[in-house]
Amino acid sequence: MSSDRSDLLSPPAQAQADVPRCTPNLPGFTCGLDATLRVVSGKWKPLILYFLAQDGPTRYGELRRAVRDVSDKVLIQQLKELEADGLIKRTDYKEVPPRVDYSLTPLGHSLAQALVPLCTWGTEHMAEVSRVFAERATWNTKRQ
Amino acid sequence: MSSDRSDLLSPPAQAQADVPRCTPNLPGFTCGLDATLRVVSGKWKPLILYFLAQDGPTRYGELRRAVRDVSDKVLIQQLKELEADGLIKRTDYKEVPPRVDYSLTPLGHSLAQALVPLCTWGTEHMAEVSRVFAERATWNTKRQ
DNA sequence: ACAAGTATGCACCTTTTGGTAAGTACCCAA
DNA sequence: TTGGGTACTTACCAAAAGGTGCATACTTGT
Repeated sequence: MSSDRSDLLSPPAQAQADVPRCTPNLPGFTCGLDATLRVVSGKWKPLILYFLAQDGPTRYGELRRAVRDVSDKVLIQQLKELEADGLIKRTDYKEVPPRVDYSLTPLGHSLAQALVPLCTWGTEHMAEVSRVFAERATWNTKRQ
Repeated sequence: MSSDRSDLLSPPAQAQADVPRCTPNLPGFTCGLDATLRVVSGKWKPLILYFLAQDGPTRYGELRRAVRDVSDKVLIQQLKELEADGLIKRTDYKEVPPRVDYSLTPLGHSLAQALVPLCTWGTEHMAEVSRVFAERATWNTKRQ
């Protein structure tokens, strides 16, 4: 009597080998992707990292204007977290109208590199994404 | 005089050319990265996409157990959004103990590919990330 | 003298997000 | 008959995240 349940568990399920396995290594993270997400989640963090990677050291005000729609409070907050996580470096020039700039650390730079494909994906599929969001919007206004 | 303020605006600032410019194309998105983020933000979405890319079509319950710590409500919710955004496909087998599975669409698959570097980054730098988080934790408990 | 720009800090509030616990309808195994 | 598994749904709540507006202290431009 078939106590063999191998047919109920996922059958070999020819995995698409085009994506490498992401296995857990350290306690506290389910996998590498999880670890990354802990560090980049924050509405503006990826944008900040990417901007710094493109433009090099940037003053606070310039960053503020580049990352559109962010508020001071949140921008500062995310910059502090990125700094605490070792991804960016804050340089205070101790000048008298304050002057500060932010730049990527090597770690931050490597992360920004990893963001490149996401950026590319978004650029390539922006039309699709845009369409879907438009539909959702009309939907919501109709139901509201 | 000197109404020329080109020295006050960011000077050529030799950009690190190792990261491609991410320029806005469509209204509503500041850039490609922004577009991507709209679609993958959600605590578990990248994990779901990556899991499906690794393991192929997966039943709800299996996914639930794979994405550790997610609640039913949120998992379902994120699956619905991913489906609405055209990244995954839900298949209902209409069987009587319900049977449903989720798989990536081509679009979802391409996005999962773009997540690979993030996953790799996390795996490679997990030690650093872990350290930083541990420090933050002791900090918080001390101050609490 | 006054407004504007510099990089923040803080109090307060709203929105968004996520979690808990219960329920559903049906089946199978003990 | 009880308990567990399937794939959800719903109502309610807590926490996290983000936004607004005001304040600072000093300078430069008008």
